This record gives sequence, C-alpha cells and structure tokens, in this order.
Amino acid sequence: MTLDFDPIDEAAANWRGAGWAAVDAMTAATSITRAHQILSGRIDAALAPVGLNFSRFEVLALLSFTKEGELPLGKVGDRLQVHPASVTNTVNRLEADGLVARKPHPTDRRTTLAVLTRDGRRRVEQAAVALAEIEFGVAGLTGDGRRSVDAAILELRVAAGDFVVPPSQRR
Amino acid sequence: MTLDFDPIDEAAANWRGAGWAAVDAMTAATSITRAHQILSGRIDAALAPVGLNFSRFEVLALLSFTKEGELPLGKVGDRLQVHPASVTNTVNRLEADGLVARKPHPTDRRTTLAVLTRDGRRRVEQAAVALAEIEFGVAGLTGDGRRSVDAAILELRVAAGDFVVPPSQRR
DNA sequence: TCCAAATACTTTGACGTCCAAGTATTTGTT
DNA sequence: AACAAATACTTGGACGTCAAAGTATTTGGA
Repeated sequence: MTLDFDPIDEAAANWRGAGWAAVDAMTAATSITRAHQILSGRIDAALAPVGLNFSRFEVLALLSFTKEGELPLGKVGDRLQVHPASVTNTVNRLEADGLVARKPHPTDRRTTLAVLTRDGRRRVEQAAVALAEIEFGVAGLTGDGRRSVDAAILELRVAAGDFVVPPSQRR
Repeated sequence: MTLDFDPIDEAAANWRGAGWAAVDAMTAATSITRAHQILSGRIDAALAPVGLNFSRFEVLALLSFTKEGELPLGKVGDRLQVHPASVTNTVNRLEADGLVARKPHPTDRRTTLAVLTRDGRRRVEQAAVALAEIEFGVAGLTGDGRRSVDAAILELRVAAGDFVVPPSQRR
C-alpha cells in the first residue's frame, strides 16, 4: 500500500491547520522515526537468513572487537546503550544458539563475562557481509546525505549527553 | 554513565580494523538508530504525565485532523505505517481509557471506525502542548540540522517507496 | 572490623511490534 | 447466482524494550 502523497508533509499541514506549535521539530522527529523503521526492517530482514537480528548482531560484533572476544555484560550494555535486562535477554538467546558462552569474572564474582564462541565468530563475519551487501539499509542515501545525517545527529547526541568530549576530529 | 568518547566513532574504527565493508553506511545507520532511541525516550517521557505514549498520541492526532474525528482502523494503519495488529492493540487501550470509541462502519460491515471522544480530543491537545514544549525531542538540533535531516531522509523514504510522487514542493 | 551503600546481574511484569492464522464480509468473475 | 479472491479486523505467539524488585558481592566509611 503506497500513498500518493508524502505522509510527513501531510502531517505538517494538519499540524499547522490545527494551530499546533513546533511543526519543524515534529517533522524532524517524524522523519527520524520513519527512517529508523525503514532501516530496522531492512536490517532484520538481511540478518534473518543468518539467524540473527540486529541486537544480537551488535553484541557479537562488540565482542569480536575485543582482544579476547569477551566482555562483562555490564560493559556490553554501556557500549550499546541498552538496558541491563535487555543484555541478559539477548545473551540468553545467543547462549542458547551456542554463539556466546557465559564465564565468571576471574576476580569479581558479581560480574559475568560473555565470551564469543568459535561459531559466534563465524556467524558475526557472515552477518557483517550480509549487512554490507544491503549497505545497512541506507541504500538510497547518497554520500552527502549520509554525512549530513551523521553531522546533524552528532549535534543531537552531544546535546543529549551521549558522551562528554566531542572527539577532535570526526570523519 | 557517560562515555568519554564517541561510541559511533569507536565502532567505525573497530569496523575498519576488522576489515569490514560499508563503514559509512554503518555509521549512518547507527546514527539514525541512536537518534531514534534518544527521541523516543524523550517523547515518551513527555507524554507519560499526560497518560499517553507516542503510538497512542499518533492515533489520537490523526483522528483529530479528520472532519468527523473518525477513521477506519485500516486507514489509521496505512497513514501511520504500522501493522494492523498494532492498530488493534493501540485502539484497544485508547478505548479502555475512554479516549476513542469503536463504531461500525455505516455501509461496510467488515470495517470498524475509531471515533475520538470528547476526552480524547482534550487529551490530544494537552499532549500536543507537552510535545511542543520539548520540541519533540529534537532540541539540540539546529534549524539547519533539522532541514538537512528532513532532506536526507526524504531521499531514503522515496527510495524505500514510502510514497510515489514526491510532492512538487517541500518546505 | 562492620555495615550501609553501591554495583552487577537476573527475574518478573507491562507494553510495543510483527507475523501467521482465523473469522466475517464484500468484490469481481464466470 | 455462485464462489473464489480480496479486504478488514482480531487473536495468539514470538521477541524486544524498559522499569522495578530481588539476590549476591564488593566498596567505602565510621
């Protein structure tokens, strides 16, 4: 079902018609929401044949970047900015599929490490290829578009306190 | 817990280090995902005191823009680009709160109309004010940033077939 | 040393999303 | 007129997210 008009334009017109404020902000927020919806659909579709979804992939990728292929669950949540309960859930499923294993932390018994298994490492490589093939869902966004999205959202993330010191140089 | 580095920059560096492709696409996708996470958190926080969340608000707003304050459930799903089952779910909850009512379609007995109640109309006005106050979560994005996000994502949405004929003029 | 506070993770529960299947009704063809 | 196909919505199930509460362990003062 494809509309023959831009639903966001339409929403903006309605908004103005109702005399509601912050129309520009509304369209920006709606654009971002819709973009996320599109990307997330494409990405999960590309990962399904590999037997992953995006959150599982993110965890595997993060582990694969570490020297030992392991990380405390808490660190995983911090890096990926997701709730601890979500990490537990995701790691449970990855563990059930044999892609990661839980291991006690050597010195802090409160802490659990997620360790990438051999299968996990193989799987994350396949997934990275699958994602590269679909350009992470952003096919349709030109190089300029990608850069301007990155730059604009960087503002937003800094303002939201995502991290403290903006790195001196960003691509 | 605030990081002292940009996690997206970090991810890009890791990606390159691993020799994985489509790094630019990855950062754009990650930026959008993170932006959505930020917005959605702020928006739901602003709506909570009003007793709504974003999906419920969207339905109410859409109804409030129609002449009669009513729309078939299927149209709601089309406009908001969400799954029919989600519409059913959302309307169930709005109905339980007395903000909309279900009404049979006058001529097509397959169809159900969602009708805005008086309470619903009052509530959606309150919500619109609350959202305008927080600028839909995009405070931190300048006017330029908002425009470039809109423009870039328009490309993406058109490429994704969100609607057919791009409107001749867009703000 | 001792103990309250902080930290790390899990559990439970409320919701949101989608898909697939099921029911009811209307449409379009033969 | 008859019936297969399309349309509209609901239901049930799988999963994802977060918040709040619970358990275990470590830290940091008094």
